[in-house]
Amino acid sequence: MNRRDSMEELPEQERVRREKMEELEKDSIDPFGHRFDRNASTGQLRDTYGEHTKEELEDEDIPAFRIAGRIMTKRGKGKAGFAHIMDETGQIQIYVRKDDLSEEEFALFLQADLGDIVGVEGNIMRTRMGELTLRVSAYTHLVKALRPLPEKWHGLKDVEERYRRRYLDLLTNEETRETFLVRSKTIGAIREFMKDKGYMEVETPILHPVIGGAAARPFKTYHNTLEMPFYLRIAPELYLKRLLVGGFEKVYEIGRTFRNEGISTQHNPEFTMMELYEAYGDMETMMDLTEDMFRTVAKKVLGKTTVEIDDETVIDLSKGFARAHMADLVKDKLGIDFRREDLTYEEARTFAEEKDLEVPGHFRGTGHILNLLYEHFVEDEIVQPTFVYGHPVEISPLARKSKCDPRFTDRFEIIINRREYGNAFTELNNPIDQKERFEAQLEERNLGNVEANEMDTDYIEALEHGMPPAGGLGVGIDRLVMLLAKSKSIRDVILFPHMRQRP
RNA sequence: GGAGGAUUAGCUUAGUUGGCAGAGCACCUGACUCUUAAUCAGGGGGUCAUCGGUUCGAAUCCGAUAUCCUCCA
Repeated sequence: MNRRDSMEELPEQERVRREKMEELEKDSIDPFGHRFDRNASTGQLRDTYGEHTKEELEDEDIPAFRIAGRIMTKRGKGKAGFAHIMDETGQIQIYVRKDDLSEEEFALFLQADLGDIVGVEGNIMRTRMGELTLRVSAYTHLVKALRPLPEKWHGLKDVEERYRRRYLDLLTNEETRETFLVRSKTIGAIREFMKDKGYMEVETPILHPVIGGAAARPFKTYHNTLEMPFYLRIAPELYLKRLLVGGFEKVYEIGRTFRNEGISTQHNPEFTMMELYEAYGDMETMMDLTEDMFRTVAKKVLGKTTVEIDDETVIDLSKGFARAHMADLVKDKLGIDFRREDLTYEEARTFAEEKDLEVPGHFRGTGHILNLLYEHFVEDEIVQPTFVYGHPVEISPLARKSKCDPRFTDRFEIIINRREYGNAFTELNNPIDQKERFEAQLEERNLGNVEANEMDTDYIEALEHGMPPAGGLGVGIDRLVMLLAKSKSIRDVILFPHMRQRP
């Protein structure tokens, strides 16, 4: 198929734009041009001259400015015209007059389409209607857009297209740009906070030979030269704690983590999490740190410590977060006391089944049932920031047992607006106990729990060298961004969320 | 995995009871040197997601498939 044949199959608008591209080439203008040295951004012009009056801007001492950007609107007026040029900082109007430009330059402007990228030089002015405008004295074509932009008024609305072609979403929807600005600021604020607290940022492997550190199904991959399978990490935990053994005392990592599970408004197969570990700390150290971090980050990103989710819900991060034992919450809600010494597994299971809950085959302890009841009946009702602590040992293979009752651990989850944002505990540093926990996990795996940890003998060996007592915390960064950006779906805070390949 | 919903031009969308597929933006031609969702006059652009069925006749009714969204496990 030659070029002309393929041209004829294109939609009219794309054909026209390709013809314009060829016109540019004929005039020796590169349709996909080169470097353009700017001396201002549209944002700088607004910041500097946004308050100036029409008369003040007529001052001849104000220099000419060179800006570049994409044409977003265009209004021809015969021998003159207006357009809005968008760069990263926003838009500004340009005013193009035939008698200010060479014939070639003005022809270029007339031929320009929405979406083209141009560079212009001119003087700042205010129009009769009062809009800050650059009156163009030099016009350069930079890049021809071969496809039209989405609708200028409504932008790109189709949800699927917004995710698949995020660049168009960013180009036409201001809220999308805002969301990802919030994301960037959030991660920046966290790093700043961690630095202030004396933590060191580290990077540990993403390819793991053994699965562990969380309850999740992994992605599998293969290294050719080593001739061995790897998992994409489901958590960096076990490597970070090796660093405590190695003598680093306050470490954290922010990075991509992968879980081979369902996709939903709360789950993307790859997501960003932060984990931190502090030697000589414990669960309560982590509670204080979590509170401090969430409050500090919100303040820095939003300028305040409240988040208005909707008309009825305002999350308040300024007050001390509530702290409640999981068993107490379940007892208050359902009447069953999991702290009772004589509570049997049979009794607990029957209780859950009477509540119409399905009890999986790998459940063996009352703790499994407690967690099931908690997740099903309690978690959904917690709105204001709350540390739910005392998770049962069965579901906490890496957390230290509580001194007062070894059926529970010194572990908490931070719940805000019915969702888990973080998970922390006093780290288990007893290698003997840790080995038993891994063995219990293997047993669960044999009973059908595909999310169970594997035995990590290398990690046990590290613990045998002595890991200082420590507190550790993991925070879901995407969810934190969702909270601060008030996004309902995780896909709205991930630039390119995973989707099925288009047929 | 289950339930419900969506899919019409590049984009945003209307389409009644089954009876010629419409509009706005964008695009093309013409007019217009302070417009701003520019305006005015004219024009082009559709495999109504795909496949099959019912029917004299299907964007519309039925079935399957695909993709996305929401909720549930």
